[in-house]
Amino acid sequence: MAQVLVVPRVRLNRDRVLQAAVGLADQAGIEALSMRRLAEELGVVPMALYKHVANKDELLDGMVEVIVAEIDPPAPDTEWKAAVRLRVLSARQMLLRHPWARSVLESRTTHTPAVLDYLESTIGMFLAGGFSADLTHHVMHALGSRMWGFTQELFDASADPARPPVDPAVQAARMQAMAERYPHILQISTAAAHDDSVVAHGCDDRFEFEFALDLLLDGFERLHVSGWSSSPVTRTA
Amino acid sequence: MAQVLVVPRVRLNRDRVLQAAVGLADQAGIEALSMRRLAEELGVVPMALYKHVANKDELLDGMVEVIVAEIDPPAPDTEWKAAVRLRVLSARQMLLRHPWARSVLESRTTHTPAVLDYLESTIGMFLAGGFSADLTHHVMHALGSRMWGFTQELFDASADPARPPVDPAVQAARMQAMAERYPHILQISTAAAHDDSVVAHGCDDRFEFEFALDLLLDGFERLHVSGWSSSPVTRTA
DNA sequence: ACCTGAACACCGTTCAAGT
DNA sequence: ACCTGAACACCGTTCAAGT
Repeated sequence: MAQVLVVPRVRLNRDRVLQAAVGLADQAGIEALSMRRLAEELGVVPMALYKHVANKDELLDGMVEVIVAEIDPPAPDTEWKAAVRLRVLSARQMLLRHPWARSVLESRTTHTPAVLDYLESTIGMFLAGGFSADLTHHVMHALGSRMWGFTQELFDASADPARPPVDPAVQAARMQAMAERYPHILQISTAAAHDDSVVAHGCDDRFEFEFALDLLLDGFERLHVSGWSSSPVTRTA
Repeated sequence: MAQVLVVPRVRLNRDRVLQAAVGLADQAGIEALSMRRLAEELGVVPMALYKHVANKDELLDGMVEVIVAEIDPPAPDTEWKAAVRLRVLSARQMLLRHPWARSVLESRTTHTPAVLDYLESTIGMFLAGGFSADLTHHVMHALGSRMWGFTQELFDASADPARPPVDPAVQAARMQAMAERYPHILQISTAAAHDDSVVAHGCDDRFEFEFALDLLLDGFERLHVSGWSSSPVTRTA
């Protein structure tokens, strides 16, 4: 009759599993997320998870649902360019909160409802702005992974904190070798106004992200106002 | 004295290990590439590999070296825009030969010599075209993973061939449900001139790739001729 | 110098069993 | 209906040993 007392303090359910998985990935990294470790975190035996997610792939899909739902909803009464810009920058904020999300989003090919909702409303912004379905199609491809807030790191900005500190003399010698073999890389590394230090220091991601995003948005606008359309003739090449 | 006869038919070396790894990934997929399976393919015990690569991470770095070296060298005596365009399209050809390369290139953060050489010569094209180091810096970020030939798939073009064929009636019902819940997605899927079938059929990747690439290159050109420079004032936001 | 064998500490997932 | 325990077929990598 004391049976009720021995059930787990909180009954497991799909949402609790997904939240714990996101939390674990945030905190320990995506490579540390295993079914076994996640089960341990939830105080449960590994096989208990399989009543709530079919397998690890479905777990990852569920995690994507959770984080994509964190992206701000579309701003109402906003013209297309500002609306897309705001939305994409919101996606980027989400991505910064979940560093593992980039690789997981890229590895997933299945489209869960939250992902489809995000695509649907982003496409809707261009259509509402008067873009043809044709142009919108190509524009979505061109926007590409940038629509998820992805930014390109040319060099790894954050060195592994677990790595031993580098001797300044060694560092200087390395820079010297870089300068000889890769003069152009060194030139643009030190050129950016926001970063007068060395390659290893990384760039202002936000500036780089907005630079590329606005370049694309301006390009889309130019095509739109000029009445661009994909011509079958030029496409046979 | 017959000792020479019992050594492996072909002595293992780093290059043979890397070539076999690339071949295995090409043929069986990156998820099938394990140290154990690779060793088996080479007719050797798993631990034999560790004399030639330090660990699996270094194996992946080595594989990147092999495939990046396959990208065509820069075309001589070519103005920047055509030169960059040719190079990037060559990278894309390499990527099509090695479908696993995308995820591996994205997961790597270390820069091996072949990767640095590729960056160096691409940067050199912009500088030779008269771009400032400042603009070139941002342009390289904006080009982003497209410089490796990456294209964005909005929907998974190629369905898993191992999956059972879908009943046409089921397929039609799915399309109906899609049309109701995601009308915009359906609209742009059917709109592109080159693809009048359904979402599942995928797009003309080459057209989409060149569309986005040329949009970026045209944008770069416009900034260049207008004497663009990153202003510290606008960057404090 | 290069390869081997056995072992360790992990994986995802199955199956049959418990309550 | 939900959780458990034992087992299977894998991983990457170590260490000490062989030739």
